[in-house]
Amino acid sequence: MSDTPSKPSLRLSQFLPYRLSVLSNTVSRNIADLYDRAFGLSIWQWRVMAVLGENSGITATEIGQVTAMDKVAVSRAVSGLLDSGHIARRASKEDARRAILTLTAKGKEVYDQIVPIALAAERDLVETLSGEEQAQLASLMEKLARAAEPDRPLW
Amino acid sequence: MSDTPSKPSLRLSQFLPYRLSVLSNTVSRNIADLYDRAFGLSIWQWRVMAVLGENSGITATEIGQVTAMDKVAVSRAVSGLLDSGHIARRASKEDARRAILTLTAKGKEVYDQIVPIALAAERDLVETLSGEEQAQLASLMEKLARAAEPDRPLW
DNA sequence: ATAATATAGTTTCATATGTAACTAATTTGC
DNA sequence: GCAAATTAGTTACATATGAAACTATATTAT
Repeated sequence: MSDTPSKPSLRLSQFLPYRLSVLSNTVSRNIADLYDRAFGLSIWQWRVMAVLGENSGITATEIGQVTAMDKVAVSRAVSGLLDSGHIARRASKEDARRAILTLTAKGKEVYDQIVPIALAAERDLVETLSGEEQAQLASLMEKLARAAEPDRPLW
Repeated sequence: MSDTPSKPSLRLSQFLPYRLSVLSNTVSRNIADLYDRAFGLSIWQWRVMAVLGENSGITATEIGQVTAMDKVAVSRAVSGLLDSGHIARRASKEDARRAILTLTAKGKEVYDQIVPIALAAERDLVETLSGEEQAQLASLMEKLARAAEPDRPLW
């Protein structure tokens, strides 16, 4: 008698896209809670501030490119941060469509406070990994990111 | 003169929670598109079907535990799948609060068609990794998941 | 036996998010 | 130099999501 061709089977709990999604949602929820409780910031608002902290005086569009946020998400985050006084906006002299964004003094202060918190949260996450494992992780994620989005910009 | 104590710095693009989130969203969006275009299923509906395909005759609460979905999300996915005829529901004899869920013939058919598609999508994602790298990835994600949610059930 | 509590699942409501339409400014093609 | 096409950013609308309230059943304690 012939072999039954074994049907390809799917074990959800071992399915990479599923595991990635559950892991990422858990991590994001933890971190979002942290930012929200301590400073009333959404994760999107924090990302905008993080980019401005690294690289002040850029535009909403540039922030979108760096953070992989779409322009509506950036616009909303920016609007909230303007209201709360964490960032300031002025029109570009060369191109009146563009708005140059910068952290305010208050924004810088908050930024300086959050950075160590964010880094500590990351450390909590990876501290059980050896240095070699951490390097592997970074490399594997880079490869996956490239496979998932072939025309992704390198960083 | 004394050294300036180097301020801990954050490079968003190297920040693990951020990278995880962007990667996971990209992968999920790709896959959700796949399910939606081919079968009109949301990712949540597909997860419910995937669990029922592995383990038929369980309840909504059990599905929630297995899939890390909250009960509202399960309820909504179930409701859509009942409407579309992919699953069936009957009350439990022992406990009338519980509803036993199963794939219908139509649901089984769709399940059998999606499984290879899902596995192919996963293969596309990991095919650039060596077997050893794939094993490392699984192990690293398991460790991260445990760090992110210490009381997580083992699988 | 019955009142209080807990559980399964649904519905409601408030908020978040994505897509598309829109406004204003700039650049391009002729 | 000006109409057509692009680009930056916002607004509007439709849908998705999460928290809390709710309904119905089951369990526990007295």
